[in-house]
Amino acid sequence: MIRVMITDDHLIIREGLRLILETADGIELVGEATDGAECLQLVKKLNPDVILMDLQMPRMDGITAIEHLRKDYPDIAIVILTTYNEDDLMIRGLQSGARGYLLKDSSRENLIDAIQAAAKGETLLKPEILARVLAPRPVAKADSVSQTNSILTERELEVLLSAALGERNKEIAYKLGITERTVKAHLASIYQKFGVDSRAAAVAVAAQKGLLGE
Amino acid sequence: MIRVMITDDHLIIREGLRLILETADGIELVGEATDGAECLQLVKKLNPDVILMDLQMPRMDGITAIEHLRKDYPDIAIVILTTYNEDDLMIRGLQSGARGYLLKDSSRENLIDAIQAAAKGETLLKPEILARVLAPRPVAKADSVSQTNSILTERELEVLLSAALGERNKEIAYKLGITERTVKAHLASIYQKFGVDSRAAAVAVAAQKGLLGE
DNA sequence: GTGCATATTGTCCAAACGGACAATGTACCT
DNA sequence: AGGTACATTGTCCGTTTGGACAATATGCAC
Repeated sequence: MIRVMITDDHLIIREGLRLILETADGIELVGEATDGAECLQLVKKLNPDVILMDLQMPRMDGITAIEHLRKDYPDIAIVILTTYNEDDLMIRGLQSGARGYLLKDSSRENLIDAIQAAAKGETLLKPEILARVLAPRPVAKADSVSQTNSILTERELEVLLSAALGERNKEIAYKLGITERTVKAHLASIYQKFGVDSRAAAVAVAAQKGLLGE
Repeated sequence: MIRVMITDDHLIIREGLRLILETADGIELVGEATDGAECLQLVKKLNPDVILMDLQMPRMDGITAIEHLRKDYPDIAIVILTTYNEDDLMIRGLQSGARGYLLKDSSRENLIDAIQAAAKGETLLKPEILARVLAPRPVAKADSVSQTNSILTERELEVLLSAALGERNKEIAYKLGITERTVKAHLASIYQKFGVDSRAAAVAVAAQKGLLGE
């Protein structure tokens, strides 16, 4: 039984989906949310396998919700609910970790197929969408927390170099003659400047920037 | 009844596929070819709905055959038969107009699913492939890596590359379709081979070895 | 058949990590 | 004097990680 949750701000859409899903074998509709924020609140309680996610919603949009979900609940498959003229948003959704997309005027059969594929960990793509994601995209830049000049201080660089050697915070602290707490502070600052949230990713960025000496 | 045609130069592959397809409901195996040129000759007579296409073949390779088929028989769905270390070729095949791909060691279920999806005009993609075609940069995991470059297995390399992106074990597990425990196993193996004991150090070693796309 | 490599998954647990709130002191510039 | 950047340290807490013991299955080589 695939546990499905709907997140869409349009009542009509929700009702339509409910009607279809309630008569489908192997699919159980466990709940609905009307925007991204509510979705995040409910997801823990409802424990869905698949979330059907609208993109344009009040309060918190779908892309943001997907990013949160991917981080906190990576096992949940997210299927984007979209329309024909939302292609760009949809691509961004897929890049954010969604496992599929569904046109809002999909046939009943397509709907079921997409949900079942998502639950299996697969993604069902229409040829035109496939062509689109394969096309050379202009896709700008990371809209995340990347500032213009993200240069590390000397101290931060020292910490990062040590971290790249696989040293624990405790070891780094001892070596630099400071406390572990301070090491953490420097790391946190590095993460922010690099737009990451783990030392492994920070080391990779440092390597890419040539900070680790080639 | 979905009319399926096989194009592959390996007898074993053809026989294996035949065995599976002949016992599948709704699928009819209408013929086989051993290379791209033969495929083009036979396709008119056999009139298949779906063609399973190998990429590396004598006389005429799969990519070329796909391009011809796209032009002359746009209604025929082409599913690429591929292996794990043919990713680059596979992407090119998709760009040439193939509607799906299949690992040669796919399970029976996956095989049937992919064929049925292709016949419906859809494409079934694994999350890791989706991530790949969505990747902002052309990933350079060359097929030479497996022999020349690394003592790591293909799988271990996949895990390591994901770890270098800052992904959690949970996320990596999701992306590769395995459990978190298995991700840990691969990481442990990587650590042992690299002589380290943390993912940050492993990423640094990987960077030094040039395993991360430069 | 017997190994060997590889891939997969399991549980338990201590240590490490990263975020959320912080505050304090120093040095430099305007 | 006020502002800014940097370095430093504190606690609390949930999450993540890696090690320690594993076992099973598959495919390949000999």
